[in-house]
Amino acid sequence: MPSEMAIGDMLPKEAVRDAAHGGMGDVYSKPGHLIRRLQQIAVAIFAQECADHDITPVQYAALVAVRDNPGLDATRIAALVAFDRSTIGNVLERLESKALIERRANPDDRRVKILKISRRGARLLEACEPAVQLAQDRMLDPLDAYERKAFTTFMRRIIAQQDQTRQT
Amino acid sequence: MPSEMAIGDMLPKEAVRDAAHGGMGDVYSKPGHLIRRLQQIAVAIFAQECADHDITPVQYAALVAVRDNPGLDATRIAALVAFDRSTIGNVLERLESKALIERRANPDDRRVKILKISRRGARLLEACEPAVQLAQDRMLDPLDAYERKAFTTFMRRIIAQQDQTRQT
DNA sequence: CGCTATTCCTCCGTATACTGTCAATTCCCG
DNA sequence: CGGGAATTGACAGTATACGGAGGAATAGCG
Repeated sequence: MPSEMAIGDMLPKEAVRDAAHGGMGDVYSKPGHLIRRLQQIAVAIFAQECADHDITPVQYAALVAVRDNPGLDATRIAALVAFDRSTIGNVLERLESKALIERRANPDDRRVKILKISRRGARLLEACEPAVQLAQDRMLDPLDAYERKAFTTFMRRIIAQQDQTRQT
Repeated sequence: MPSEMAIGDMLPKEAVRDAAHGGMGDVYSKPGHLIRRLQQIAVAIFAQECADHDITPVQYAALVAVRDNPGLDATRIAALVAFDRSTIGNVLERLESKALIERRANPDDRRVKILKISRRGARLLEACEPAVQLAQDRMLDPLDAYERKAFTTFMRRIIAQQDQTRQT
């Protein structure tokens, strides 16, 4: 298999790892690195589980947000799922091109484009629900129930503080 | 301030959040979402702290790896910091264009390009070391010492399992 | 009512990230 | 030694990310 090679297929820890750097200033142990790896793993697991549905984690989150809050505009959907305003545009465009959502101009405020999930989008969400749940479970699989709870709490706390700090 | 607006500046939790969806299937509580937020926060904090040094988290990690393992090629550096082989190329290109590393052909194996940090690169790493450390600390700031340890352990365990699973 | 501030979307530029592909090489086994 | 397998770096294509600029439109205040 000369092509399908992912990150970990090339000696993730072997020899070289502990060849240099003397212990402390270890980049590979720093939170930043660990968090990046975590995100990498989360995306990979999601992609695996949802391979049949042709949807990404980001698209899934946006689609759910649109479904659960029909009539909102792009900026507010972005805020809900914590996307950048620049990013949400492309995401919604892809969702629209796959006919999963509909974008209509708002007659009352012509700056705004109202968002609504399509029947196709709703069906897709229902269809991939089990896969998504499985993916979420797999991400925290190495942790037991108690640890999962703690881990989630920690993440939430970090996020809450950040949201708060950034408040105007 | 019409431009400098980040994600959280637009009602991260207000009104709309709890408008719909009845509690359980909450996308915003799923590990995948929390992990993505975490990564987002980690990158933002790193960028803030290292703003003066014009370097990204990824570039920093790659640069440290090159410094600590001189003479390695791109593929092996990628493995060390868990980058994709496709990604590492661009990262190294940027580092080289900033004169932080040097890339030379290997006479013994003409497929390979040997990597070495430049004096400028080494200086930069030393210069931004405090900022990087501060950034790492800030990421886990909302957790106390015990929680930080637990959190890190959890992340490590998830990553270890993934590395193991993916093993050939 | 008019003018300024704000809001919303879009586009550009840059940086990650991963899949798949390809050419040049080198390796290795028969 | 010869040829298929494997490796390396590069590139194309797609998707996320984020800052910043800009135009269209609305809101709000005097």
